[in-house]
Amino acid sequence: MARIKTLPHITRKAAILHEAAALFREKGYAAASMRELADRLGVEAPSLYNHIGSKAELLREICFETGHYFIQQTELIEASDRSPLEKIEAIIRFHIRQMLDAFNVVYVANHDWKQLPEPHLTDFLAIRRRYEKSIIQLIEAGIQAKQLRPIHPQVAALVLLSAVRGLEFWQRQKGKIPTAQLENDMVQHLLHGMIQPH
Amino acid sequence: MARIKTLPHITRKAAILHEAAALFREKGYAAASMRELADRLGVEAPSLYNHIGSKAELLREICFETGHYFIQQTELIEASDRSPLEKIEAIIRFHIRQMLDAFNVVYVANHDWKQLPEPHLTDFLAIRRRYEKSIIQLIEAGIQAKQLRPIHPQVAALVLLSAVRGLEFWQRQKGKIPTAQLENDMVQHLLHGMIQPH
DNA sequence: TTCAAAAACTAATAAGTGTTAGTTTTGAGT
DNA sequence: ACTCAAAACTAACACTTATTAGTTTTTGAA
Repeated sequence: MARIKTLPHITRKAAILHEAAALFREKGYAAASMRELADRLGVEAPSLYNHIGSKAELLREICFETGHYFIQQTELIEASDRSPLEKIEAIIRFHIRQMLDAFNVVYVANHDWKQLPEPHLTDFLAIRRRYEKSIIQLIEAGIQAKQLRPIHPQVAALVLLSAVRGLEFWQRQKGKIPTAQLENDMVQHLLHGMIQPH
Repeated sequence: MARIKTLPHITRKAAILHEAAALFREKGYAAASMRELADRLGVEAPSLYNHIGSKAELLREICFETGHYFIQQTELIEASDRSPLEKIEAIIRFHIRQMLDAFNVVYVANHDWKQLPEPHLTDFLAIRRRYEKSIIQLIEAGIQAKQLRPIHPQVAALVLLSAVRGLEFWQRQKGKIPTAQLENDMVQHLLHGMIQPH
């Protein structure tokens, strides 16, 4: 009868969430079972329910914790005293670092949000759209300020967000290129593609 | 006792595959059930097995048909008489058109390949890597020919492929921007980001 | 109209799902 | 060492899953 191991000041629920993110990332939410999650924590499946409400709750917390953090950081950057281009760069760099540092949760949020039960699905999509919209507006401001070429803001935002999200495929070659260089290369590629030459 | 409707010269298996791609795209492979698939075809679930071998077979055919087509077209472009940069552009344009025209199957292949049972998972990953590698080599050739800035080829390939793949989010606003313009905007953004200015 | 093949049906199975109820064990603070 | 809440356990339930077997219906050609 082994307990779920945690460090001090880390609740068992947090430990479950942590392992759930890893499992969901590996197998996908729908294909992952509570029994396997319990196994990896060294425990029987029903024991989990002393700490969590449901499987869906795990997904919900993963998605919304991630979503809210992205919104929060983006708003911080938006409110800062920088040019549109600098703000876009800051958001891209934040996003890249999240992809690398909080890989599991970001991956699950990006991949399995479709499995959220209503009304959370609608709520999550609202967060997503808000995030996208804030980037589109920054791009529009950049065009207005003649920092950016007159590109289509929605297309550019799609390129930025998708390219960064693609770092989910980077994991397997993590370490081959220093993180800082990876970040710089991506930022250069993405920004150079929109910058107004002078 | 309604039959699965097909046009002449379209087998019932093809009709099932077509609907399966749509269903898997909407719900995800693991979360989609054979009963629901049958429902959408106006038939009971066991009837499907007169035409297909298993649920896994559906996923397998979707993934590999898509994968092989991408490999084939890429090889055609590679073998053509063009500069590295022109080849990269051609591949990007092909990829964009596939994302828009064969949305369901490409989406499923991109999303649910993890659910492939071995040995097909390994085979599929091999196809994927081959595709990525051919793009990386084109980028390297482009740098050598001084058409491209001396960027990191793997990072650039990641940016290209991920950005294009991100068109899976474009579906909801399909039609708002003409396809040709969308394609041009994306190509410009992605290529301008790597081109050597002169 | 008959006949065979194609394609549907119903019934059932075995395995796996998330989850609840009730009980026992564990471990930290007195 | 004792106590009690926290956290584990076992057993079970109600469903859903993909799939098989066996049977009936449909369809198109002779």
